Amino acid sequence: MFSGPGCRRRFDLAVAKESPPVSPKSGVDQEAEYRAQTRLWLRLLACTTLIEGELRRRFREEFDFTMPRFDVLAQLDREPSGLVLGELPKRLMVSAGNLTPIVDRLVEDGYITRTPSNLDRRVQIVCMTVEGRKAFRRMAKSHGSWLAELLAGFPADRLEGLTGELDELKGVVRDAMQKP
Amino acid sequence: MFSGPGCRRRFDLAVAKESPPVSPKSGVDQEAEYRAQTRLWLRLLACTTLIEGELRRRFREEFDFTMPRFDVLAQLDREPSGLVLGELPKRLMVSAGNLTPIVDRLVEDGYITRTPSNLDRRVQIVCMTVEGRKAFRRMAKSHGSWLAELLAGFPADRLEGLTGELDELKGVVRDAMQKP
DNA sequence: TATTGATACTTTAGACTTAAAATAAATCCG
DNA sequence: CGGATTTATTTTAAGTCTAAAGTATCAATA
Repeated sequence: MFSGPGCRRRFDLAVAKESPPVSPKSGVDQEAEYRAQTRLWLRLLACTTLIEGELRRRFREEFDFTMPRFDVLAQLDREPSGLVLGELPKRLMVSAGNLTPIVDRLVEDGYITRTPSNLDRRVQIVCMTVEGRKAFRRMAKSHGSWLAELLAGFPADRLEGLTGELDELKGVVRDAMQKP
Repeated sequence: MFSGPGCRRRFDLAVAKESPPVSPKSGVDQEAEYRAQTRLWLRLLACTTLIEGELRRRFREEFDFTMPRFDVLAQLDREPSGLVLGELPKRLMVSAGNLTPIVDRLVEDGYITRTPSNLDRRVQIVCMTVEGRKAFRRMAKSHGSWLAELLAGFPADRLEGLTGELDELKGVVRDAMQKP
């Protein structure tokens, strides 16, 4: 019927009070934990949505560029000898099909090159051009200062602590997804 | 040329080592803070991307439903008397134009109703139907248990602390965006 | 009352996403 | 060697998403 894939959702904010899930733990404790988990997820999403939206807006206004395009360049910037195309979807956590038109466009615009491998004609190597690298550096500088501006109010001595917690969270979620 | 709006991007992962931004603070300290801020942002994005992707996948598989649709229902579920349409984009942090087709389809599918206000014919009131409410409750239950499953490995006694930090972060970013 | 301006939505154009199907090239194996 | 399977990428279909322009409708006022 409807559904289908797509989206990328910057949505889902504020689900709040749902009924508690059927669960193993006793009663009240589990319900409280459940609510705490939901709140965490909603905060996480709200923070990301907020920052991402602002960064995207500035990318567009200042450079007439998009974040996905920037992200591809960011990956290639640290690979002077280029990258196998198939590496990109993994690193950027997006689907492969998604990348095709983005890479197409970056090639068209002269930021990167795409050359088939001699050893395996299925494989393609993407590599940043000199101009691409120049453009990327310019944008990365701004990207960094925008981020610094947005996060300036957060105590510097707690940045690492929070990052560590999120790292742990990421690991926990990844493990949970691996299991079944 | 290109750019344009759109996306919603779940991208931007791993920017890592850029050159430091020109900034007021001294040298080394600022550079370190800058890197810490970037790392925080990338972790935030990675966590959100990971969880969101999994939730979306399950919504699709289990209910043939999408998160944006679910989010609209979630908002309406707590407003028994309905909601002014214009409230939705604000609460969900999305653009108004985006909501039009989503609401259209929810109406079409019988989950919600949309009725023009008698007092002001520009305004529309959206309200969940009985069936919509039933469907939402069922999905919300699963949504909650999926989240619980994904976050189960994170210590329960630190959930609130992390949520609080993210709350603070959100406030900081919002303030920074307000200023100029 | 007729103009002006502000609101509340909708439409349009352009980009990004994903899942699933399709293509093409390489590898395995009988 | 030749068919079957795997792997790398592209294509397709369906949905978000945003910004900007367009359409009503209301409100204020000259």
